[in-house]
Amino acid sequence: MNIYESGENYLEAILIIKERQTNVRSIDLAKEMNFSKASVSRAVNKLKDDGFINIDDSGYIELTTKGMDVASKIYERHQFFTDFLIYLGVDHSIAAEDACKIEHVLSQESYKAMKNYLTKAKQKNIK
Amino acid sequence: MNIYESGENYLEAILIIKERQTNVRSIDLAKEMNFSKASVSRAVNKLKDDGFINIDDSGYIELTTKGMDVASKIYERHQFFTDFLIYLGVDHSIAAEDACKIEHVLSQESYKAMKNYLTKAKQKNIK
DNA sequence: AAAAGCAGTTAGCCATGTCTAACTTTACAT
DNA sequence: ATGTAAAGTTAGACATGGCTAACTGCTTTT
Repeated sequence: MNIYESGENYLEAILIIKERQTNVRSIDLAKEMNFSKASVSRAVNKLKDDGFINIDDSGYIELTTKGMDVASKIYERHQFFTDFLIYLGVDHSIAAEDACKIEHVLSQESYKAMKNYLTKAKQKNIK
Repeated sequence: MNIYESGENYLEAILIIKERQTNVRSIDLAKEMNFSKASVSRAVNKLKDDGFINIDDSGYIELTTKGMDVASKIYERHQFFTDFLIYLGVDHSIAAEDACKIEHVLSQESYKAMKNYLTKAKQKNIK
């Protein structure tokens, strides 16, 4: 029932693929994430059993409300941590990689504090 | 041969225990980390086989140069990330918890950028 | 000296999450 | 209609890294 880092990554990838194409299939996830079809098949079926996604007769994957909550949370964090690190001078591609690593584990408190800080810091620099 | 998050945590814990007592045994690690003796026994033997620690006849654990490199790197990161989050307004205990999570995964580039930034930010606030 | 306790090890279990190989199913092209 | 390709599944393997139970061996207590 619980969602782990791996599951969060699948849900985030579904969201990302959905932004650039109409339908998301398991094979799209396999290509996006560089995993085997077998691994994706298992993971996707688990996400379905746990109520994070639905899969229609054509094999198209849709996020449920529950799945969307997780996916959008992780995606927002990903974007923010990337921005944050770039602001501190980290190279874009490294920032994105590091964001992937911390987006799952950092507490809500730290996330909020960083967000709050970055907003203010950017304002100060404008002045 | 590779060191993973788990191994890094053991090495860090050895360093931490060493700061408050003369000798470090497996049982001390088990208590510090809240793991079973069996888990620690296995992990410690693996760290020995991989050259990160030595264990003497009394069962006392010593970090090798290689082990100390890892332990001190992780410990420094732990301290820094904790400080960083506290500076942004995160509660001490949450900052320390989050530091534990990111100390293993964040790139050297981001670590340096954050360090550099924090130093400057603190200077500015003093002025 | 016997009993009890502490430290450490071994064996076997579990969960997560990847993989390859082999299979099925579906769809499309000739 | 048959052959091929693409998508998905199943089975079985592996690595990491926890766990308990049961054992050994050493030390301490009575």
